[in-house]
This record gives sequence, C-alpha cells and structure tokens, in this order.
Amino acid sequence: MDASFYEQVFEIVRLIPKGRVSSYGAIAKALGAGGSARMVGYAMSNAGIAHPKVPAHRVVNSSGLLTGKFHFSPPTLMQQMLEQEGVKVENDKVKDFKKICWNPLEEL
DNA sequence: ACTATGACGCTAT
DNA sequence: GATAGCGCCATAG
Repeated sequence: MDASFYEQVFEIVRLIPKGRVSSYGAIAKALGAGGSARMVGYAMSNAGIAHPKVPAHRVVNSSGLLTGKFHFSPPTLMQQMLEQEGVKVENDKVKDFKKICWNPLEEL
C-alpha cells in the first residue's frame, strides 16, 4: 500500500454509509491528523482519479456546506447525488447535517 | 531544504 | 449573517 494520506482518506470516505455524510475534520481526526482537514479536501481532488470510486459527494465541511461541489462536473452533481441517496440538500448545504453526520471514530 | 498551495476549522470583527 | 485573518499540516514543484 502506498499508505499515502490520500489513500487513507479514500478508505474512510469509501466507508461512509449511504444516506450519511461526513466532515473533513472528522475524517482527518479519524486518521490521526486532526488538524489536517485541508489535506482531506486536498486528497479529494485526487478522488476524481482514484479507484475504486470515492463517494466524495458524501464529504462536506464542518458546517455541512457543499464546499467542493464546484470540483464536480457539473457542480450540481454533488447535490443531486446526495439527494439521490436520501440526503436532503438546501442552498448547497446538507439539511439535518448534525443528524446524518457520520463519525468514523464512533462507527468504527 | 524551502516555498507555495489547498474540496478546512475556528475565532474575531 | 458575512467577511477577514490565522493556524494546521501533507503534497508538489
């Protein structure tokens, strides 16, 4: 394994259950890099070329805002994917984010 | 080794 | 509520 930070992030993201979402900070913390939330997002940039597919659309910021939606094509794909999985999104923000937020540290 | 960058997080104003 | 600034840390050049 490359054991790169990216791959570790990808693994966590791939473990996110359908209909749930996670935050960059939570994932970073689960990896033991609590302060490297930026790295998680940075890794997501590679998610587009990563295999197997990484449900990056399930990863949002601590506010539940779809910050990275512009990295999708089209940018509306992220919101549609979430709604498709039962996640309600309003104004580029996950509704009831606190309720559906998935904590890797707790679930794992 | 150093600098620049980045899908973040938090606090202050 | 919106904007601005700082910190935090891994990757790329």
